[in-house]
Amino acid sequence: MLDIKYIIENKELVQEGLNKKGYTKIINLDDLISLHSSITKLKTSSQAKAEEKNKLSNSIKSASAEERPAIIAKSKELGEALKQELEELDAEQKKFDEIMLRMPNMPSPDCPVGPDESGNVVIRKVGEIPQFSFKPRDHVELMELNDWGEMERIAKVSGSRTYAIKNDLAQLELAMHMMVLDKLRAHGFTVIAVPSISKEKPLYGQGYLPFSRDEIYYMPADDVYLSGTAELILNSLRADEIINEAELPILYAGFSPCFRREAGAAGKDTRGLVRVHQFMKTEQFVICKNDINESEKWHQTLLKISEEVLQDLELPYQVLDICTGDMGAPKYRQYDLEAWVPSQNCYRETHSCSNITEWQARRTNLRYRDNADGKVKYVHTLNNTGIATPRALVPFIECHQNEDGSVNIPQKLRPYLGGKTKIGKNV
RNA sequence: GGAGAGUUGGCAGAGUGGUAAUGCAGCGGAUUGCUAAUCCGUCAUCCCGAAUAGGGAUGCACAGGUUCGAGUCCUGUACUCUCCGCCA
Repeated sequence: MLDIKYIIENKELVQEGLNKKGYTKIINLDDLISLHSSITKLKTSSQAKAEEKNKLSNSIKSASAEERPAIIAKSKELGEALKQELEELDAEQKKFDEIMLRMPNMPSPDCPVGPDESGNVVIRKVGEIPQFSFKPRDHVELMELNDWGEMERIAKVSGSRTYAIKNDLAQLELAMHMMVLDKLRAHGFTVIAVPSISKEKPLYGQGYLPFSRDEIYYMPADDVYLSGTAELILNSLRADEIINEAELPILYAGFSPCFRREAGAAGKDTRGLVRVHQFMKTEQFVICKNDINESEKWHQTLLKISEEVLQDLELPYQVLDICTGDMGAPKYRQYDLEAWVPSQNCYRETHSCSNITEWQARRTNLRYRDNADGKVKYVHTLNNTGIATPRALVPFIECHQNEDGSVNIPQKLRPYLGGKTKIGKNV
């Protein structure tokens, strides 16, 4: 959410931001601003009525018995008029709120400008793309060869886009999370395991609603949703609080099962572990002061941590600076990390690192008291993947495979796999 | 699932239907000076206003209702705690 005063005072800048993000058909600034001015007028006039009514009410106590009936009648009359005006105000306010909930964050002036993913910019590529002296297998073949999965059987039980993994691969998945959680803890993060069940409100707080209802599992019997990321839960964990500045920054390493309907991805990545309905994610989430230099610093730190994760996993990757048209509504700036997938001969997303500035905090009403001036301000929030599995297993087992189908385990991961240097049926 | 108790500001904590006490912390200011203390103001959102002048509206978990007037009375909902039952 944006500040309406900011929008009014910086109309041209905001319009430019809308253009860059591709929201010109969704948001009409003139409508929004005229709604706001009509709301302001209604507020002014209804408040004058409320003031008069309060004065009348307060005068009753000291009025004589003869005076009272007239005052009460007058007050009742005013009350009716006030009620009507408040209903009018409420209707206008609802229209206004609906538009404001769809108002995207403004992109950073440093963001590449582009209409869609074609406008994303590769910032750097790290690591050597593996060259195989044999014909490498794709991850599904490796799973079959090593007895690591039950992909066909589980589809009959749980439906398409689900996965069941076995033996070393199942433990490898958990090992990755353990490794990343340890790393985040060493960076000062609070490890927190959170539910995957969410009420509706946090979805608005995160900014997933009202944009993408189709993507979310909904359980009508209990009126709850399944979370697609721990970011959803962590973003609302402190909602409506006024945090003491001394507590900031708050660093969460959230772990949770995640659920996504993948409604918009029909036909994409239907084979294997890349795009499944349920997965596990360790998430980095930061709440910091309302200072763009500080949140940009944290954005870089989060990016660096996830690069370290891929380096520890010894995976070649590239860093993308996501362009204005490909960023989601909540984002001010976004970097994606993509790891190399040999079978697809391209990089595939493993991490998504975003600075949301105060856009989410305005929705969750999450503030802190700034010690410098004693003022209450909205915090900045940031999020990044720590590791998401089984997606990350795909580049991992494909890049580290040997000719016999076994998979090498990088040094940093071995402590989490009982010291194994290699996994597979033939090991 | 059943019964009961509760939810007031950043925190703590009063509040017989008639203007939300008080303490602590934070912020601003004043005063006295030995590692601090005291006093005053401020300390949630919004509106009028050029205003950092001064007014005003709203805010006691949320949503309604009764009333001239609701933190207080009534109804519903959420959450927390205690006990019982059932289950993993």
